[in-house]
Amino acid sequence: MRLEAVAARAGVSIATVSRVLNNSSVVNPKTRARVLKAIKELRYHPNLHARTLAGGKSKTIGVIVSNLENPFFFDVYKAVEGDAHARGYEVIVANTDYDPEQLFTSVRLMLERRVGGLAIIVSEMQPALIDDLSGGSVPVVFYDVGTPRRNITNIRVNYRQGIEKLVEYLHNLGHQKVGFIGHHSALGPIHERLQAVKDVVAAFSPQMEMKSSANRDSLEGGRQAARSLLATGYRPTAIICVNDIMAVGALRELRDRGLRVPEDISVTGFDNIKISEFCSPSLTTLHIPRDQIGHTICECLIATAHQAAADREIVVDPELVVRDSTTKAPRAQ
Amino acid sequence: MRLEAVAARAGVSIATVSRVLNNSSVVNPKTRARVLKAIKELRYHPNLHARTLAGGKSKTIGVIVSNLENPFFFDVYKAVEGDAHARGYEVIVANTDYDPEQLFTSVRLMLERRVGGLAIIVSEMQPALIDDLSGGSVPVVFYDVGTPRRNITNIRVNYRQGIEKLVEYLHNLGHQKVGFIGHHSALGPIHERLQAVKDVVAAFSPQMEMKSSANRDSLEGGRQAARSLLATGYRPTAIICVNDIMAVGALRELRDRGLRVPEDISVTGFDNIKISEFCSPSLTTLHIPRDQIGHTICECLIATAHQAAADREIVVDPELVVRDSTTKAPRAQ
DNA sequence: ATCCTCATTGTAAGCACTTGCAGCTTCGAG
DNA sequence: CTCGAAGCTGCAAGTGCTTACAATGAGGAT
Repeated sequence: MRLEAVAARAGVSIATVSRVLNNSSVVNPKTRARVLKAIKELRYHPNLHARTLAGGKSKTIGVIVSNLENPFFFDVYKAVEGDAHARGYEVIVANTDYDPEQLFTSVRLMLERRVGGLAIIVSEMQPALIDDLSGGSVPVVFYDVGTPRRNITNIRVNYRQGIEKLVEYLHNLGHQKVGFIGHHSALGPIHERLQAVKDVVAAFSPQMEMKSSANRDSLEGGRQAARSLLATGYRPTAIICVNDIMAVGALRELRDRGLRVPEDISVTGFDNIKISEFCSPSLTTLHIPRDQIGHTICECLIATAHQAAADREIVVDPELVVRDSTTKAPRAQ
Repeated sequence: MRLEAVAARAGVSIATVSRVLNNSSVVNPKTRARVLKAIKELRYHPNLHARTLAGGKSKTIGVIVSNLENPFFFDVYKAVEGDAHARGYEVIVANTDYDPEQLFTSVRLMLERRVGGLAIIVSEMQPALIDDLSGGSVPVVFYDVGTPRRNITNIRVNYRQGIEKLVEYLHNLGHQKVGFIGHHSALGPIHERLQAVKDVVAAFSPQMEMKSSANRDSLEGGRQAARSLLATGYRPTAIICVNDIMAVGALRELRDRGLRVPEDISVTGFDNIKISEFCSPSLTTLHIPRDQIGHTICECLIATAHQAAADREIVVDPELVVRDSTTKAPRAQ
């Protein structure tokens, strides 16, 4: 009943008010001015729910991530948002905290909100979800889920390639015993990262030893993982971390144990988030272009909304960034 | 027309389907089962917009923050979300990036979404906004905005008290020349922090010298601020930073200049975010209880939605956390 | 003066649900 | 056997807005 109030005050019909609100069809400048004035005076705010219901369109896209607190996910989200805004779209985010249950809930919520597109950037992906969404009417972009489907685009990071660069780099520095720190996650990219590291290590340098440890994706988790890795008595000369956050946590544990990085032990991260440049020592890491990913997502979601759904796959290449946390393997071990 | 499809398939009226969806009034168990089955088979997702429009309720609260990337804001948001979910509410976040323009836009969007409550946790607060919102129908909680109003609750951090603890602590360590690193922000809490520091320094130890520098609220901003502070030739024995993020940035700049922290120069932060425990050296900082703030916000917003709006003020006390980034002032300067 | 055109504005039919009110059954009590 | 009370379910009136279609009015052309 509110549009009605504006209409009454401006002495026009609600249709006209709606027209100035939407800038659809032409309205006489004088009338428009009167309406605008009434809107201002009444502090009128159109009801978004009524609008999308009546209009049928949504102009908002949803982004679901595992952990917004991890700058990697945050950067992707921001990149999407930036692009979306530029195109007149809004974006809403949801966090799953790596909980598959929460992932389902978030997807349901997004669908109920009738988003025009949905980006799912999580490590705890459920195959069932993919099937579900594949049949739906909303264009979806997944990050690292495996295979594209009808209505679904997949963005894949070429871990193998990145990890090859990393392992080669470490090998050339003389590292023969490495550790891997990952985080819990049922399936998906993280798992893939570990597998890739194992494969590459095996393929590249058969005599390289490797052990791994996992924990929560957080600073604290990284510290714990480092602690349990070393608690086994294993003494690697380099530790490869699944991402920068955990690497920073690991750095802390090493420092507390009196181990110097990189003199006694080298550490590498993954993602190249901001903090990796600011921590001490700064981290050698693999850069993943979040901007590019964000742009791609937006492109797929908004373009796809208009055209036919393209079930394609887009590959992104990581790049090695060398900083202060790595150096030659120490002689005596 | 979708509810209709479910109704048809289950052989009932849409009213009945709606009832099982909402769990309102009693529905015959057998009927309910049939409806549920139809819903599942059809992969039906109720249209949130239609629901809130028809139902009139919203069950979602909005949170607007300056910079979600800063863990301080993020933690508050998470605390609100946790509480809200427990009460069956959803929450949507918006980021302003410290842009007043963006703040207005975000508020408008939240209002259009007809949130049941709104929490505004920003440093770039605009007085006009407060007046606007004060007249409205949505309960609002501000963080550090100044005075509570009708329909508006204000949460205030007792900066003065916290800063007194900090300055006294530094004074006892013999620091007589301090620096302050802040970030740009038109008004509000940050400004208040600087003013508080100035006042307290003046009141507490008149012979203490102080200079300040400001930049963006980010790691990089902290580094830049430290750089320009020192570029003037000023050589403080301690630097007080407006928050932990900037402090970590400053640490980096000091390290690059060959200054040892805390031997050559002490550094303090504010907020006590996670990274302050993990950076090197770990940060002495003032802890602000984000959990408590989040709970309070939720309490006000959801409770207020039912009762009359309470225009009260809630005060939160910071607490000094001493870590490794501070020590006695060096003798020779 | 008459008719046609185009710019503006109003009318009303949805959009996908919720919900008060009324109607239909079914039962147990009287 | 009759009647009222429950327990269920359907009807239909909103909810606030968009938009195709119709209506109105002012000019300009003829």
